[in-house]
Amino acid sequence: MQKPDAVKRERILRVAARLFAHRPYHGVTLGDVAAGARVGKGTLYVYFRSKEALFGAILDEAFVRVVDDIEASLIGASGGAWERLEIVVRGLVKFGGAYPAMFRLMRAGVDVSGPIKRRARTRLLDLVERVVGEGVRAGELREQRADLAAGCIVSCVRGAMLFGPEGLPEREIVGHVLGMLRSGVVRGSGAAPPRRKP
Amino acid sequence: MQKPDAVKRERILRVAARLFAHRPYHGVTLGDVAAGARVGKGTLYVYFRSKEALFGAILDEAFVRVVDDIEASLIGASGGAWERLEIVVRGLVKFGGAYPAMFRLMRAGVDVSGPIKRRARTRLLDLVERVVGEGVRAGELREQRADLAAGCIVSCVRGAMLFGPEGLPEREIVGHVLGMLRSGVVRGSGAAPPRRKP
Amino acid sequence: MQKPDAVKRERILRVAARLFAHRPYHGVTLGDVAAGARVGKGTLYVYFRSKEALFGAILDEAFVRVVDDIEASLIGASGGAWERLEIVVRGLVKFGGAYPAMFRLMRAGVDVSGPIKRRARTRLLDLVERVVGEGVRAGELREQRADLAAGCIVSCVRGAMLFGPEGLPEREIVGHVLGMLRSGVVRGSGAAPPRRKP
Amino acid sequence: MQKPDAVKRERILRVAARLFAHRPYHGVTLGDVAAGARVGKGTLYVYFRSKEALFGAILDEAFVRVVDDIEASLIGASGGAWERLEIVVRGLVKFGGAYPAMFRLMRAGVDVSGPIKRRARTRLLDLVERVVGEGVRAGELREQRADLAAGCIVSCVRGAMLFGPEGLPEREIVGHVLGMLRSGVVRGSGAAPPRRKP
DNA sequence: CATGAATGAGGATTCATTCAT
DNA sequence: AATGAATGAATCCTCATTCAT
Repeated sequence: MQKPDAVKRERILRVAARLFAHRPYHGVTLGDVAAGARVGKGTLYVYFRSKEALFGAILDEAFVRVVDDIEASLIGASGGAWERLEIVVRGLVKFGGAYPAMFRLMRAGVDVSGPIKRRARTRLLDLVERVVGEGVRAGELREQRADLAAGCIVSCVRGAMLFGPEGLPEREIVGHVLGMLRSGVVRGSGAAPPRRKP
Repeated sequence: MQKPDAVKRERILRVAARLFAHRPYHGVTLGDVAAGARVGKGTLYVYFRSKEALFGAILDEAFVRVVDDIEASLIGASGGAWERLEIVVRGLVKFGGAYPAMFRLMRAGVDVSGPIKRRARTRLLDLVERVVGEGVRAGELREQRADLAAGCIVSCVRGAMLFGPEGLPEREIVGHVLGMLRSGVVRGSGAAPPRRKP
Repeated sequence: MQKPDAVKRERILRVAARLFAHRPYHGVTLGDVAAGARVGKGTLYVYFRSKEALFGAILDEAFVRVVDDIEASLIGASGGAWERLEIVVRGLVKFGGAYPAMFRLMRAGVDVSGPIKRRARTRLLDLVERVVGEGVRAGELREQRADLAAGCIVSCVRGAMLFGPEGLPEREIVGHVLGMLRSGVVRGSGAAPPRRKP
Repeated sequence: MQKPDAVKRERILRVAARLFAHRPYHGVTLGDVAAGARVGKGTLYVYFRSKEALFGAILDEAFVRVVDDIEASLIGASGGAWERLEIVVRGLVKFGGAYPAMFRLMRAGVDVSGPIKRRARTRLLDLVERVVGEGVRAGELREQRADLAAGCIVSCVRGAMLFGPEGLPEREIVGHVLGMLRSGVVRGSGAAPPRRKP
């Protein structure tokens, strides 16, 4: 008797993630997934309750990875709020590069029942919000709504990677986003707007 | 007054836009659209070649509206680059508020065959890129990659509106995004970052 | 534009009834039904909400027919309770012969959600129970539980038709069941048959 | 004590019988049976060649039991034909009460390939037919077609138990069926119960 | 023997599209 | 032009059966 094969589960997950990354939810058939993972269609149901559950698992695992990765990097970092934000952005970009699926999967569609996606997305947004919030409380960042800022920051990276020119090296994306971000949120930075409402 | 045909076409578009805004492409059936617009299913094919064409038309018309609206506002504006950027952001937020469908429809998925969406999206990104670029060339904005910046800015607004807390007044969103944006991109603004830019 | 075609609906119903009569619920595929009725599979869904609804409709219509038929015969009948019972049995047998499907469909399986079948079956059982009950109240029949008797009588006819030797003429079945019903099987017990056994 | 194998086989049969009694053939999965019997799905195939074979075994064993039980009771009984019929009816009712599955399993559907069921059912019908036939030959019962009568009698009991009011005590069912059987339903017809409970 | 992971044929159902009216 | 009945391809999912362990 065989035991549930973690390797096989992983293979299914990987194949499915790649497919979902390039086609919308309903554009991916379980036949595609099964064929891609070289398993029978029925086998998918041994590891996932339904197509939706499979999709949810992909999102969940991906988000868990980003969040875990970023949090691990944060542990070793100095306490500087800006430095921590840099780590966050770098983590997001690195992840977007390694798993191009990610940011596409994050589309705001209501593809699958809300809870699944909200939960997955929330995990990441919470992390960013926390980092921003701590920076604010520490007096290093100027920002009144950490929640709004979190959405902006993640979206910003997402926008740069999805809509920016293809093939841009990650370093450049990181640099650009940080550039925009830095002088925006660091206290004491903003000069008076040049000619604001004369 | 318009010809009855145009009215019906408009009704179909409006209903379909509302539906596509709340459900993913494949979650909307032409039956839903027909019922919502109080026309027969066959009638849809009098006005649109296919479901995909209908979806494309929605995107196109919506983007045409934002772009037209923003460009109209820009015409009367003073030449200041920042002021022009303010107009752009305000236009985006106002539009996102008036047509919540919009930003959802912009999901990065490859819901429908690429060209349609790229074309539609491009129109908006081009506008923003142009405004940023002009500002840079005029020496008022600091920004090396106007294309990247355009993606960031639009995404930023989108992120704030889609993922931020619900029911936030538009003014606050505008203020927040502009706040982040201003001191970031306006020349001469950035104070020395805590430990950066030695 | 075509209107819902009553003839087509009838054809589907007839074909499906024949199939369900010879194979159990799950042994009949909608593909079979569609092919048999020479319509597309999708067409079935124009006329019936689901397979289960189709099955329910068959039962309902069949029961409506028996019950209507029997009730019509009862109207013209003299008031004699036994005569009325004869009419009932004759109606049941005639129906079983004309629609062999009927008694098979009545299998007590829980094939489809109870309500549908119970409702359909109830209509017939109620009729029989009513006739028996009236006879008892009129003092012509002896029977304490009209409800039990109704189940017995219908089952009896069913048993005779389904399990008895094939090809037996209806007249003989009617005669036999009525014989048992009227005066039982014990010799010397029965009252003189009202107008039978000359 | 039996060998462990026999115990397991018995457990499977018992569980399966209960399931088949409440759901139609295709509504019972081997997964259900395996889970209910606390064995692996593969184990079922050690004891039964297929699902159909399992179903057939249930029917066979059940029928063997009724028939054996009734025949055992008949052995000790006096030779009176009516008394023997009473024993048959009592046996049927008792069995229907103890194994509610039975009468449900006897659905006339062609659930599984005919031979299996016909064989099983035949065993019971033959017994009843034999008893009736002997009574007729002995001049105690009046009945021209013992085969038809057998179907009627078994069906009658089945109908009373399946369609009659729930929870009716067995004694009442027996009494009712015997009442109808003995002297029919027409008032004044029936002789006093021959020798009922002297 | 026992097991349960693996399989793929098969089935109900949906829906974009066509077409007769 | 307008309609909605008709269609069948396509999809998710179930489940009896097999087989490696």
